[in-house]
Amino acid sequence: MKAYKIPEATVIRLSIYSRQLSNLRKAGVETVSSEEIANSVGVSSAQVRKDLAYFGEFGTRGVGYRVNELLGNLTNILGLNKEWNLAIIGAGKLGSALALYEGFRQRGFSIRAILDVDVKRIGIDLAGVVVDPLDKLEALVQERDINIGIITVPAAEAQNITDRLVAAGVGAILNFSPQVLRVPPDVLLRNVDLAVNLKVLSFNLSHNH
Amino acid sequence: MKAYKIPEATVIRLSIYSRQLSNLRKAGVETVSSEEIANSVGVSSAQVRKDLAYFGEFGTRGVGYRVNELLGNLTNILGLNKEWNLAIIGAGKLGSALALYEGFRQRGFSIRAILDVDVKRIGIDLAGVVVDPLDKLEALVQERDINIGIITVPAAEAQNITDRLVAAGVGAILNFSPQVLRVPPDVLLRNVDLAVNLKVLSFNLSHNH
DNA sequence: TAGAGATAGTGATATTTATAACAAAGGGGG
DNA sequence: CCCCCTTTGTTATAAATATCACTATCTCTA
Repeated sequence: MKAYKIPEATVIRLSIYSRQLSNLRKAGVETVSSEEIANSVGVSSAQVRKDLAYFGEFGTRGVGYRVNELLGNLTNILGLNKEWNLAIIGAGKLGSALALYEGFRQRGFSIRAILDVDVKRIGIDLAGVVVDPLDKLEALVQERDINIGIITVPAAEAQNITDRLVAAGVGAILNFSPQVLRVPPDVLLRNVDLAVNLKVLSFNLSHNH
Repeated sequence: MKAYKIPEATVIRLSIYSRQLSNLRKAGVETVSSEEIANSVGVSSAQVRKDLAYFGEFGTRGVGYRVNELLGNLTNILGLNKEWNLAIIGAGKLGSALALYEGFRQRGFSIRAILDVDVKRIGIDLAGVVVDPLDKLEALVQERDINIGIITVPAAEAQNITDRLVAAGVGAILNFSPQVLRVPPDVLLRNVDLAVNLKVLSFNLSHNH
């Protein structure tokens, strides 16, 4: 089922196109050109067409793309037709913020479990999900069919939690801790290092200004 | 002061090297090879040397790099020797989480202002910074010499806030809203779309598994 | 002090990714 | 029903980025 080799940059852009198309649909727009999509996200129209071309032909020459249809195709391509079950490990400030973030639910991501070691946090209700003790990690991953683990624990614990998530069978991990994590090759990993983003801005402010 | 053209991927990796070196220094390690750095962050040693080579020669052949010295150089390269003043716009869950995030302060990023429209949030103290009303944005940017604005407001307001930040004189914006923002060419912009990260995982889970 | 072993720095090469340009094809008007 | 206009899909080209292989040079030991 491997779709040859798709550049990661392409996948990221497809995600953004899908977000924009979703907005266009809400606005009642029926047809859109690659040029218009391109302008709305700040890339070239050739880039848009090239990205789509990896997966097939979705438009009509001389006309453009039907918003609804293209959005449907992108939804399938991105795997957003399925429902993904998430567990958040770490119910601190960041974990709680993510648990309450609307943007996840809206796009088929269902937060099914939130875990923490701190007894003061266990039992708290976050958008309908009750914080469970960390001990129950393995049991909950299995019971609630968790596909993706989100790590928002301190760096020192991140690898240990990762190992437990992997052993329990999650297929992917989204890591918010500032820690390089090791996972087996069949487990997907993405890192969101909040400080790295600021460092990159710092670099560019220092050099281009 | 432009340092020719440095790939963004290089800058991101340098940020990560600096984090690892910081850990090594804490652990009392004095010398490290490109191979060891590479292994610890999951890239090739040639990549590490190439990234550093953009900026000069920092090592000793046959020996490696002195941890403390290389970290100092990376700190300068990344502009982390200066203190950057941040303003967070939007004191909701995400904004609050970022305001309380230790990782920023530790690396020379100083949160100097937090703003919100919601009267219920104004006056709250977040790690020593009191939430101010949004009206005061322009005044605070100037008074507190804000360099970087962090946007954690709903998508619908994000462009408006951006325009105000730019007009008030910030040099860079870190955008957490799921909204493509327009900025003048001399203002730096980085986007952190939390949902996009999950979408990329969704894509890869769907296609490579 | 010479030689062995290790590791940085670098130029050449390969690969990946983006850009540009154009041919193919659909729709609407006359 | 045909031709013109538009916009896609695609091929060719260019640019950016990463990998590889090699040379230079340092330290340590005998």
